[in-house]
Amino acid sequence: MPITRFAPSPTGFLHIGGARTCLFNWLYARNTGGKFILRIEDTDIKRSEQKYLDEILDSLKWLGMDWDELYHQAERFPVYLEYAEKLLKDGLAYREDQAIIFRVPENRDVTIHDLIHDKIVVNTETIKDQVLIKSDGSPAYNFCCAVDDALMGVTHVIRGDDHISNTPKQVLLYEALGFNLPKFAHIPMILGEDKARLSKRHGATAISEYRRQGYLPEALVNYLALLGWNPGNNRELFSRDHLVKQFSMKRVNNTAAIFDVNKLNWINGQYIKTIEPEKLTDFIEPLLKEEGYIKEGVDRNWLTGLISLYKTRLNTLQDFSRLAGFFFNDQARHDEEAVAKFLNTREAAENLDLLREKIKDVELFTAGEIEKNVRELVEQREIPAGQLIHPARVALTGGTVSPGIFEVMEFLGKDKCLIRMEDSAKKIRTRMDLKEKLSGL
RNA sequence: GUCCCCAUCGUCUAGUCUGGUCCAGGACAACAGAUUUUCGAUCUGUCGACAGGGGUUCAAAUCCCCUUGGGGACGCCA
Repeated sequence: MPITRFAPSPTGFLHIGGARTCLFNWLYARNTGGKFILRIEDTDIKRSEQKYLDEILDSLKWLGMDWDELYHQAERFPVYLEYAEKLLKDGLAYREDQAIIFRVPENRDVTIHDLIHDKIVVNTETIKDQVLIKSDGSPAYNFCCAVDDALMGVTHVIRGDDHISNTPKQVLLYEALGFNLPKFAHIPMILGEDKARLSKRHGATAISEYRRQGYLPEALVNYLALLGWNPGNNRELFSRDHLVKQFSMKRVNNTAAIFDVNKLNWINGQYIKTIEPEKLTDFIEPLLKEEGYIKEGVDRNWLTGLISLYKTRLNTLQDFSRLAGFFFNDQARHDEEAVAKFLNTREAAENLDLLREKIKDVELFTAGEIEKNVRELVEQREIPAGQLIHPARVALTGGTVSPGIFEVMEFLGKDKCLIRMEDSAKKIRTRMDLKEKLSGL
């Protein structure tokens, strides 16, 4: 039975790269009906912190990657010591100060058979003797990694490219301890836009940050899978189950990939489009409460309808409050450019007045009824529809971009529509008066 | 510096193992047009790549070598 593992160190948050490594391990195990182990590499007691461990576990759960077994290396120090002493006894290691150090054989080629890179040959002349147990009694990384992978029966070591140089060291330890070698798969790294290793300066790297920003776990998993893997056809969107079914190590490529938030946004948007309005409201309502846009007792049907109206325009859940925030405030926040373009003439003010008068008496305040009335007005007065609609959009929404204006009116409600249009008309006139006074001086 | 990995559109990639079906396909982004109510929505379209040089071969994105470029590792961190 294939056994894979992900071995995070609780010295930082789970980041994009770690999550992708974990994903490939998890996918491989689930695809083959194997076992997936989570091993916490907390041998550095000083730097390991509970908050990081909690965060890593939370992120993994959120992404939907479950594990079959969980180990903490901090609890296994006696095991490592036992194997170090065995090497000491066999004459393959020596003591220096308090440490136990592995003697690396001289001038020997170590060949790694990698599932992704094929053969990698490294001469032992380029490898220094390896510390197994440090002077303070704690085990060193390469040693506990090799011992644990062997003891836990890990059959496939799937990890980042950056570990390639560790692998010959571990292979040497496997041999010295008489363990059978696992298969290795060194997957390509994820880089930032500047092709440098992904780090904080490239923006968000923590998985929890993406969660906070309104990305869906399925979308993030989908995107991460596509970074280095593809199904061989042109399909790019898959459910987690489909991914598990399709995944194969043979289709993992060997070139580093640059993290492209644009594509992630697109994928996330695609997922949002497929979510049922009710479900989407479940996701967005708490965010709106958090951000203070709504309180308890909001009309759920109204909100669901509004969210449906915006569904195709969202890339992240947070986009909603950014795009539709003006529905919840008393007034829209007016964009300067939009005002300069559409709310800058007495004519615009007059048109707003006309519109307001017409709409005031619409009984059934629905998009259809409103449009009917506005069309009537357009015909009666022979005003181009745009000259009513554009100023209205800015007056009501604050900007020049929105869903259909009649839908916006319906969801905004008659009262707010009337107030905002009246208010905008007033402001226009005030500005025009001032302007004329100034030019008259 | 030493060792290792990698090299197809701006980005993710298909194609490379098993050379011809590839004057290189898809997606994101960008750009253009359409939608005469806008748009970061939608539809349609356009732009855009085999790093360079040598081989091998009837034939190379595909195989080999070199150069260049990028990345990674060289901790009693993991």
